[in-house]
Amino acid sequence: MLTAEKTKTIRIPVDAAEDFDPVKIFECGQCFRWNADENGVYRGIAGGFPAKVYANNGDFIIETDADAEESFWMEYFDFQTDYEEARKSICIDEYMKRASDFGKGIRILRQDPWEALCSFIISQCNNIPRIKGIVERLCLHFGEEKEFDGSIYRTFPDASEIARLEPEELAPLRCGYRAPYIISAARAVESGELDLDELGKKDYETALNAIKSIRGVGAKVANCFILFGLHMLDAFPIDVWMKRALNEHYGNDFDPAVFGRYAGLAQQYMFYYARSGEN
DNA sequence: AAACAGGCCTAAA
DNA sequence: TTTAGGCCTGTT
Repeated sequence: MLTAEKTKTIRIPVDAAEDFDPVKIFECGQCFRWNADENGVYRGIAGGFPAKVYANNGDFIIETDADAEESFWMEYFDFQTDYEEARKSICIDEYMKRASDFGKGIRILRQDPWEALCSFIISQCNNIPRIKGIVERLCLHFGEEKEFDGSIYRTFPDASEIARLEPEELAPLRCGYRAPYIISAARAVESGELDLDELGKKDYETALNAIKSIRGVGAKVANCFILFGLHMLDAFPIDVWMKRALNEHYGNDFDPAVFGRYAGLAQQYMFYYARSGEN
């Protein structure tokens, strides 16, 4: 098997990537398909391209399928955004300085909109290990096989694939009452009733209202979709962890607008910080 | 054993 | 407009 001929290597020099920490990026709760092995090498798949991500002599290496353009991965890891500037803009107080210092290295991935929508529908009232399990079973049953580096990866199934199914056919996922939500979202996308790429070009309010029309998508899931799937960095999902943190530090009358256009990033730092138990 | 987990929906005030 | 209870499944 000539796997060597089918891979491409992208090097991210550490000095050009101060705000790039794979551990934080993949473990901060924004994505569900990257997993580290015992050596700290992350394996995952995005946009249908399998990849390995790991540190190497201070730099970072993205080893990926030969068909993947370097520009795809640069976009996926959001190298257009200046995270140093973004961090400065959200440090409105000592608490946010601590949180963003602790989370430095997080980047908001440019995930596929459908994958993000579907994943965060699954996330409701679930913990991360279970979310990951359900997503992996979804890909195992309905995704497409890709071979890379001597092992099989599976793509996240298209909405068109899921739209064909009945809720009972998702039984092997063991996702419970979320099954009909997944199907109805897939059908809305497949029918064209919901054009996720178009939504990304609209303003936040429009996107919010459109996505909340899907059964099973409330305020929290909608904001996760807008932040992680549409990459609108001002979207501010509030879950139970965020509720606690906000209450503790900003009281009841909190408005995410105080963080400006990078509010969503502020949210991610706060979330990551709160969950770490460091504060 | 019963409660709870990275919500949402519906019914009812 | 806010609140309570139910919902699949899994873990503590």
